[in-house]
Amino acid sequence: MIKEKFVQVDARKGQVLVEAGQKCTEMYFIRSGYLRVFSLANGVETTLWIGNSGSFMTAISSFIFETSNRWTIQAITECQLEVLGRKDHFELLQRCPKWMEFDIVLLSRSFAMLEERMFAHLHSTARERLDLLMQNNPRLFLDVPLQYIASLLGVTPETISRLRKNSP
Amino acid sequence: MIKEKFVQVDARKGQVLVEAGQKCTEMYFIRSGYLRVFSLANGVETTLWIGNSGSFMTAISSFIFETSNRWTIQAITECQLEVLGRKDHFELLQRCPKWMEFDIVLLSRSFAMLEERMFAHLHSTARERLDLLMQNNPRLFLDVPLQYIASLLGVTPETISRLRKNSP
DNA sequence: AGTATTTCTTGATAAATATCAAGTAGTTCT
DNA sequence: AGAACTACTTGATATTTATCAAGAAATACT
Repeated sequence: MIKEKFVQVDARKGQVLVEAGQKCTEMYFIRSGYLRVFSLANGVETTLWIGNSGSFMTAISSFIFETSNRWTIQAITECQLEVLGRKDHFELLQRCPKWMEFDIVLLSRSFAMLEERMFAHLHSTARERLDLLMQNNPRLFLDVPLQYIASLLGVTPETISRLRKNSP
Repeated sequence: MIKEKFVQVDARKGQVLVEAGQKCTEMYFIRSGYLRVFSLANGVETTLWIGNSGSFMTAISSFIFETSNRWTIQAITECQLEVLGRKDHFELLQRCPKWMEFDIVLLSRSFAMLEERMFAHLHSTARERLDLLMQNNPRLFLDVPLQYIASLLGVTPETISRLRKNSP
């Protein structure tokens, strides 16, 4: 029942799936490839998330509350996606207890992960955050441009470049 | 039905409600006062959240998944709280669709708020973050020690002190 | 009210990171 | 393969923020 609601879609490298300013009416499950979520701040694109296979991504506020959206969702590489529309999501929530349960687990886990990331920013240095990311997700550095990773870590590409060079 | 599950409890200033290392089995609704959530990092207490009246607070990961908990939850001031136990929460989720719906909204809203905060850390300066907080929550600066606010913003108390002085 | 304790401010200095600029390497496209 | 573009690195310098230390102010305690 859940599976039926998902539609398989491919995205080209660079393709924009959700435009900033519009409403986000879909959530994405990434079967393969990388998506990023970014927004313009002081004239610079700041990347908030990079997701790869196995992740769910959406602009949650817009998706749930139908508010207009500040985030752009873009494919960094070619992607195979499973797409779930907003209406189908809410239908599933009502009709399918398993989906409801899953949604709460997904939200809770996502929140806890983001909390950890926030916490890291409150007390650790750029170097520490970089080391941790390289350790947890070395593939990322091979697969996506450094500038996006820099942005994700809240530093400039130059800084990453230097930190990487003077690594212990 | 929902209301019956909440138990009214008072907390003294400084009282620890949830200890780091143990499981968090309760969620709190703050009727009055301030709670903070913090954890030790490199020998320093880093405050991740400060909540005041109208907020829900818990150590979500531990509360939902019964994992052991890294956060300490402490009353910064005297507090009037409404407490909901883990078992009651899950009972409500099953029996009371309204609570389920509310929980999803609460989680989504919390996630979106945290996303905004994370985003601010990725692109804005300490001064910008401070100005925003002073604008959105001026009461905070009157009610809780500066050191906690500093930690929340990811800077030292000295920096806040100086920024505040040289404000435009 | 007066002492003890905690919190806040200020100064001097150091460390981390950003910015700007230029060059090198890598990729994409035809 | 070669041109055009994008991504990465390095250097010089500036800015931001942290650290350490000491004193001032505020608050709590009896």
